[in-house]
Amino acid sequence: MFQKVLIAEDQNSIHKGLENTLKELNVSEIVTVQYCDDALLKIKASLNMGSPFDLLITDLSFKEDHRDRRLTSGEALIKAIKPIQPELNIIVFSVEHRIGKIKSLLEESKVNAYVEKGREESKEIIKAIHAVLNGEVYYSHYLAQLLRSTDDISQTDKYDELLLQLLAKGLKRDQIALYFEEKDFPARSLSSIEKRINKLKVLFDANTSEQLVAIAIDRGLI
Amino acid sequence: MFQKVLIAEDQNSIHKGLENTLKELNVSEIVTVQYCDDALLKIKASLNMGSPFDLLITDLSFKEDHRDRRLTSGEALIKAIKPIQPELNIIVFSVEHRIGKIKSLLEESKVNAYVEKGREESKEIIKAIHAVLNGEVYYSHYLAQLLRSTDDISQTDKYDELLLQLLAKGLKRDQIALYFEEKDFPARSLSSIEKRINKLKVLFDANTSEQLVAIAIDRGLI
DNA sequence: TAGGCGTTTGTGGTTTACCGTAAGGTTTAG
DNA sequence: CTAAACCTTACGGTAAACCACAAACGCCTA
Repeated sequence: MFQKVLIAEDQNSIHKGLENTLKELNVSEIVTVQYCDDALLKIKASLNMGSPFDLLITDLSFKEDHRDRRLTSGEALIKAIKPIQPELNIIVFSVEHRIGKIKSLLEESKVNAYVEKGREESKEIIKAIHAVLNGEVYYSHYLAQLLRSTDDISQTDKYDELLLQLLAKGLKRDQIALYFEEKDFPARSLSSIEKRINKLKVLFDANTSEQLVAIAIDRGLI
Repeated sequence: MFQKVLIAEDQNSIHKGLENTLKELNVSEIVTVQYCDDALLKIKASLNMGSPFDLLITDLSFKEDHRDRRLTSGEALIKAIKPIQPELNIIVFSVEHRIGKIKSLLEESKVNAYVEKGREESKEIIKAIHAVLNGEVYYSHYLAQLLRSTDDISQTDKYDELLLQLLAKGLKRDQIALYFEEKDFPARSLSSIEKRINKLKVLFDANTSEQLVAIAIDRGLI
């Protein structure tokens, strides 16, 4: 079993629950922090002292408050950790259900497990820990299903994503064309932009571009 | 102190935390459910048996799963309880940060307290419980501030909210006009709709209606 | 009752978005 | 190498959105 586990999570009701769960699994040292910056400090310190953590369980979203923060999200934390302790096992524990976010997290950041907060979260965490111990990648059945079902939609590639972002940022069609021209992208003409937007509207079954943006946000593509 | 408390919350890591907190406050009977429907059943049963709950702590959002549900949210649960046990004390415990939602909850449903999930949630819950015991309404300092600060923005009234929702749902300007006409709303002409949208764009500093929808979603107005 | 004020509505003109079509270019398969 | 298929772009007509102005209406006050 893991010896030294760090929990980064700002909801303190969850701390006790997670700590209990980990204690039952015979984890000897559990450290809990409420801020990403603190998590990074703890990881650095432990590494310097020669007793590094072997598992991080982290939330993705951390609430703002009075404190200034350098790292404002679990994603930023994970990226900051990689160059320092790349072999650290990471379990993401979040309510995030937007497939786009989760997918890029699993693909880009190579986290070891994703557990969605919900009714079975305690059991899921235990399953995830055991899977990670065995060197496997774990995500819940529900999520696995969802990831598969959106394979087709993720044709929605980087260009489309950018396009939707620019729309949501208030650029008009011709401004987007200019932007694409500056960046030397393919399909940078006004006509192409229009065609792309049209394709997206069909794909997402949107009547108007306003609805398209709404759907994109809802699905977490932006 | 309250004798019999019901917790409706689907995240089971939070159960233990809340239960610990309540035990420390000498609550003798704590019942926990993961579904709104179960909460309603428990409340009815306790009432029939002559030992009603005197406090409900409930989340607002409950995840979907395989089970069929009649009540799908904390709001629905609260509304369902009112005719049955109107004097029941209710503390809402949620991550919901959208002011509109919280405001209407506090005003319409007359809940006794609103505690936002976050770093200080355990302390906040305790404060809320004591306040409710004293017959006071409680919501966190942070929230109180927010409610005040959005008094001006909440000119963005029901109409504007609906307007934004319809935009996000993919209705065109003239379709919105028709909709408003059916519902016999004031300012239902196409011209007025346009003027309203324009006002909203100025208010939210949006260049396009796409951005307007994005901002509205981001701020939780929709 | 008349006048002032604000809101709602109508109108016309300009801009932007929408949509089909076709020309030019590139990749792919035979 | 050629033809087909595809992508990109340009163009033109129609629809929708945008914008400014003015008329109509309701409400309040003098």
